[in-house]
Amino acid sequence: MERYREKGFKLTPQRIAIMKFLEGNKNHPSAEDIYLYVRKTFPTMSFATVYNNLETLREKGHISSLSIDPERRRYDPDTSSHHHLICLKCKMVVDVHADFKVNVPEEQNTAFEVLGSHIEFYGTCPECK
Amino acid sequence: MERYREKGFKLTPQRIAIMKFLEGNKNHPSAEDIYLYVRKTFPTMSFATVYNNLETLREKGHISSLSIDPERRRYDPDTSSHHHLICLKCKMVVDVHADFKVNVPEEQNTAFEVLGSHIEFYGTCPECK
DNA sequence: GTCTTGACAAGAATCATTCTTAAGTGGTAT
DNA sequence: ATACCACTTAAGAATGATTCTTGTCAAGAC
Repeated sequence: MERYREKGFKLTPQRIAIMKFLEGNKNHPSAEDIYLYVRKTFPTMSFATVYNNLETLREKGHISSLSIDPERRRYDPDTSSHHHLICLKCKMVVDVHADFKVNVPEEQNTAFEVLGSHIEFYGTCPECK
Repeated sequence: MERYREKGFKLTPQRIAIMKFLEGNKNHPSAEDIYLYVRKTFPTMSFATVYNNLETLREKGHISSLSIDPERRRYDPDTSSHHHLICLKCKMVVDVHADFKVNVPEEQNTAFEVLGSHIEFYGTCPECK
């Protein structure tokens, strides 16, 4: 946790609570999920504070934001390159850790500089079947 | 075009204009792009009509909507399974037609019924480099 | 011709996210 | 310990994409 101390990054209680909630969290929560949880400890916390902190954490590379769910943004404390499996019904998201060798075919790669890729698998989860 | 005639699907001038704009369109336009274009021909057209039609066309399987751009939904007349390459700077989207053999590893596929997958490549386009 | 169904325009409503403002606070330098 | 300053916070307003509502209209079914 100490590794988070750096210039322009203050460890406020609100921020620590958000980080704690996210740490090791595999549920890919939305801003609202985070807000509802952290508000239990900090009843005066504002929604904007959640967004501010998420954006700051993302900038610093501590978390990443996912566009998997078209309805709302989701946040993932796992910043390593991995993929996702999403249930079309309940929208639950499961990590897929595997190193797929995918590359844009040369003839279609029109001078694009490819920096990364993300695979989204979609289907139906066991509960929704 | 005649193939679109079916029960509960009326070919109104507005709808035809939207379909014409989308047909063969490789730019993955947003609802606003479509609205701005079609309004040239139908100045009284409302934004809601664009959304209504896009949703209807999507339901009928004539177009698909993409969540690639976190800012706004984009629409694609190409409903065949393909992937996308997106420029992180200007947000332009290019189709990637290739059949990648990707599968969720057995040990992680916890009884999930996988129906499909979509690969998103991201990077910098020639213009933005 | 009348009925039914789907489509239209216009604008209000919704909802996630961002912005604004004023007041507060952590961490560094003093 | 104190003071300062950049970063944070809370609160609410603002934004912007999308959806919903309402009243009207048109096409095809009967």
